[in-house]
Amino acid sequence: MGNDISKSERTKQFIIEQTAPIFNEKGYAGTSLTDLTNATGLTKGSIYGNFENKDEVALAAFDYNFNRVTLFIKGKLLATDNSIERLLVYPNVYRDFLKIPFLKSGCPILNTSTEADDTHPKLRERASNALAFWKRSIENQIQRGIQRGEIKAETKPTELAVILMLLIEGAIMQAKVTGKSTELRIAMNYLEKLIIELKM
Amino acid sequence: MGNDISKSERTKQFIIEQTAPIFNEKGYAGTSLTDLTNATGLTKGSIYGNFENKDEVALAAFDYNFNRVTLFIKGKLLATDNSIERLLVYPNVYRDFLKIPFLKSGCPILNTSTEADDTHPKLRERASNALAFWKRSIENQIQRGIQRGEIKAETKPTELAVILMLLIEGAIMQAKVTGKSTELRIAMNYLEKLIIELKM
DNA sequence: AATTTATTATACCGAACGGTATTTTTTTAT
DNA sequence: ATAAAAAAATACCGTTCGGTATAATAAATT
Repeated sequence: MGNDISKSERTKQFIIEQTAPIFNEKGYAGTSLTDLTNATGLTKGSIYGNFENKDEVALAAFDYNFNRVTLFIKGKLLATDNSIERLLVYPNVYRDFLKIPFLKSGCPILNTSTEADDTHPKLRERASNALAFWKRSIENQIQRGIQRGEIKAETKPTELAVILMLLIEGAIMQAKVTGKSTELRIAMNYLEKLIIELKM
Repeated sequence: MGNDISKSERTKQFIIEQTAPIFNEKGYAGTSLTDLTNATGLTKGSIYGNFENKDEVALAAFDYNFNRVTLFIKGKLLATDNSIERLLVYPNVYRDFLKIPFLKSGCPILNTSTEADDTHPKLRERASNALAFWKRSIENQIQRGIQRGEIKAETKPTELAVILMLLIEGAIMQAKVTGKSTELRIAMNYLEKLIIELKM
């Protein structure tokens, strides 16, 4: 067959897609190889023919999960046409995160962070890098907004980026564990207010 | 021996004290019975003589961990003499949470929430209740502050309580996973500013 | 179409898992 | 001091864990 992409690459991708949600839901320690074989319909032999060990599957799954959120946000960002609107994408998206299929089981960064911080250095670093990437991206958005004269010049990009991220992560945590979205709504309303006040 | 408290009660307490930090660090799924026997120096038989199963130890450990944080905060709160100072206890305590021994491995509510939300109903509920308890406690503090004329009357107790909690939880998560306290400092400075602005 | 190569399934490994019946030891009460 | 009761240690249960040779199958190359 004239397929540019090899069979193994395809199954590798298939394994990642099928198992990524499970890792996000059950965590690294909570996900077993049996979970992986059940989710894929493949056998252990097949999985270990494509990945060196459980670690590698987990790392690939994290990358996949994070990338998925990133792409989703990026799509929403492209549909805006000024800096304030762009920042408002965050509260707007996360206000309804429970309704977004791949976010139902929570933010991959948050889930991975709290599990891996003391136990799994490699996963810990992925989560840490993901946070740094997200932060830099928001800082850049704000800086561009200031340059374009859409955001008040005295705004501190780093401070705002940090507050925005922490509010979102904290709110997701709380919404997931309580099963109620009261706090999530309060937090996203507050964040919205905060962003609108940045307008020149 | 004229000990009012039975032997079993003492060992039960001993088991909880010795294993609670491990559950907080490694999580429920990540903590094995061998971890428990190593930490206590006791055997499985002894542990199962005092607890029905691993679940019960984990639940008791969570209660212990949460209670410890609560008592610590309560101590700090009693050393203040007005509502603003009392609220400032939170940013002041959590600014240096990495230096507080039993908080080094993170906030028990946060750790338990993210692990248990999709996997362990009983633990999930404990974490959920702990959050509700904390929130109500802060709301009450603010309400009392308003009544005493120390806090602006237009302050919304629930909103502020939620924002305060989310900022703290988010900041702990980030500090733990990155190993740096930059974001923690930014968040606690912001929270401090927020609280001081409540002053009449 | 035949042969080489890559991929998947089978069957199994030792170790660790949570949990328990039974024996031994230690407390407690008499 | 002794007997009864309680607690802890021992030795073991079946199951699941992550991981791996090896055999079977499917895919790609000639």
